[in-house]
Amino acid sequence: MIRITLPDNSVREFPEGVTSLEIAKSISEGLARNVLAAKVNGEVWDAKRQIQHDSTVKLLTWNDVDGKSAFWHSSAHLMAEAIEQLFPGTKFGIGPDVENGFYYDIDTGERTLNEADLLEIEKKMTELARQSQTFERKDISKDAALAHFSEKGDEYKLELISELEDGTISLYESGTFTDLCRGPHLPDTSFIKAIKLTSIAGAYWRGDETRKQLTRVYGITFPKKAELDEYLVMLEEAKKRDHRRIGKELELFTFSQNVGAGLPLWLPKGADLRERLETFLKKAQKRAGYEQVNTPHIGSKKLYVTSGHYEKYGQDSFRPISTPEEGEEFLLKPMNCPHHCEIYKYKPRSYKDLPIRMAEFGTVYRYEQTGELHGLTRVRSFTQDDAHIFCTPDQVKAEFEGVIDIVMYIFKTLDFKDFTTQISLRDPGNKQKYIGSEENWIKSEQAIIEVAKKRGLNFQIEVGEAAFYGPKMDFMVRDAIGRKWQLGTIQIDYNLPERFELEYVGSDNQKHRPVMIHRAPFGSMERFVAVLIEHCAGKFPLWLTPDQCIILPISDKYNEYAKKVFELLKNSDIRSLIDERAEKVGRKIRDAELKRIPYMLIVGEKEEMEQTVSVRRQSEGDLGSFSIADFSERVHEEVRKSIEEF
RNA sequence: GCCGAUGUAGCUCAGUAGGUCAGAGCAGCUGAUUUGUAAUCAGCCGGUCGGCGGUUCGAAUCCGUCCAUCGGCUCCA
Repeated sequence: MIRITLPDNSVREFPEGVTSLEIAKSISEGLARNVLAAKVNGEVWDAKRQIQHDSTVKLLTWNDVDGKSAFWHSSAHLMAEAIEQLFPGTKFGIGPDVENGFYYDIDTGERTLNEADLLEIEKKMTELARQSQTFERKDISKDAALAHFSEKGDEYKLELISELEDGTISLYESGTFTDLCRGPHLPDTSFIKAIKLTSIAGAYWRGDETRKQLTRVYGITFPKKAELDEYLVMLEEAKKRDHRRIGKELELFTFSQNVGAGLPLWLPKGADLRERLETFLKKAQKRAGYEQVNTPHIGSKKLYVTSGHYEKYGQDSFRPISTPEEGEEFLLKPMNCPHHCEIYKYKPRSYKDLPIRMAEFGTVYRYEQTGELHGLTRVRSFTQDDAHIFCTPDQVKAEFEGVIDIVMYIFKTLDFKDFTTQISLRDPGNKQKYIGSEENWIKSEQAIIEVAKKRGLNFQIEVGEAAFYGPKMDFMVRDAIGRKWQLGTIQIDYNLPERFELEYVGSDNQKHRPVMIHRAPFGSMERFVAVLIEHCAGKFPLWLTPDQCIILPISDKYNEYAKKVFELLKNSDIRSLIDERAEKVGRKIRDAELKRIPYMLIVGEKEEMEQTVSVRRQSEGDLGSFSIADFSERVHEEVRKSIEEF
């Protein structure tokens, strides 16, 4: 007998070779029907794998992340089996589970898949799922595995196997399909009740652009049909938050093919919103000791040769522009830092001047690949809320922390709770990608990690994601459909000061090199506004929204009174509109609701008599009658509450 | 840049075995209505059916190409 410890710390005895499924059965039949896999001593196993020694076991169901993972991973196998049957000769790459479902990268040779094929595959999968095919694990030697897949002619699997260490390799067999796989899998395919193949895309083998592009088929499956329906409804709902859609509805921004792809045009209301965000940040930065500067949209190519950006990105950028007579070359500036370095250099600096915090809402231009352009989140012209801090080496940590304060202040004010912090370090195996000395890299990477720990940030480290000149800390937020976008960024840079030969005179009367911190708490105004729109579904906080209230006269008899209300609100700095159309008030309310205007002020005979307004809050409803002074106070109070001083 | 898809009025969309197929709703304009918490009624205006080529007696519809957009991949200073 072996001793099995369950999550509630109870211990039960079972015969050697017991399976998690059998353990589940001993608890309840219902549980046994829902067990997808099990965590045995911290490792996820098949529910039918035999346990030989004393272990701790946690049974995994659809409610566990690992349970879903096994479910979707098995679904990927099921899809592969269906594809192999429908399209014999298909070669298989990798087929993992992902956050929302799974995919399989396949090579269909000459034949390409289209959406009609997806339906066929779905049908086949459903058929195979109903056969309750089991997933049989087979542990074989590396040579045997190589032999199996070379017989099949599957070069992708062979490549994967050849990179594995010698020893046992596990294969899983379900129906007619056998895959190289670590597992674990569902007890059988009958668990998979609802199947939806969502999209088809090209994906480079092993993520390498220089290698063959395979066909990636994405799908998602569920144990119940109702859950699939629910998921599809949720996707529809998420689409309603899409900033591209809301931006159009609320007339915030647009694009024009005549201007060019990826070049956003900010409409009056969008520009208004954006300006308010800028003012908000400028105020905080002023308190934090930043000074605003302004620099041109172009700069001599030499500037970027000096900075190293030209060598790194010159070929992938907009081509240089040049003066007609001399042919002197200029670049549309892809970043602001070289300009700021020149501002630093315009006079000698003393250690007493440092840190210098130089801020600019600088518009930059980058050639983004056509396939990458995406609404306001990925554009070719955007405005960074940029600043560069020039400081002494021993000021780096404090300055870095000061920037974190600003980022946290912004996130708190705008109610961004769900963000992740990512620390990007260089790839030690690929050092030629980076510039700068070994010593400085080590120093700055350590500094970032130390500060992150000190601030208690819940961060994750990404190796190889650093900028070419230094490591960075990024703040990521998800959009409506779950994609992660980088917003704020803080980067330590020992390199540009070197290249631009920046100096300051120390207390020792010797020349020293400052350190630069690049930072942008919003990241870019475009991307930030995009994510903000999706975050609040267009219902901006009162302090930020372009129009705070709209006055709705019951009929045009009350337009005069509406104008009076409008003037009074204007005098107390409240942004309002009047809807003077000859429409019924129900119609005016509907339109104002759709425009997400926070307050609707209905005025008619009663209000004019009493010199009041009838207040309706967007998406909440009628709040009753207010004097204009009381309403103004309410608005100001709400603004005060939602935006604290930095 | 690569893979797959889409592109019809300002917006949302209908219309393709090629032939009164250029349509609807909303928006806009005009008029009527004078309205009490999510759509008043009527009339009118509006499109070289993404651009350019081709096939055909005839193309929104078929083919080619380019552009843009959407979902991914790669990239992201």
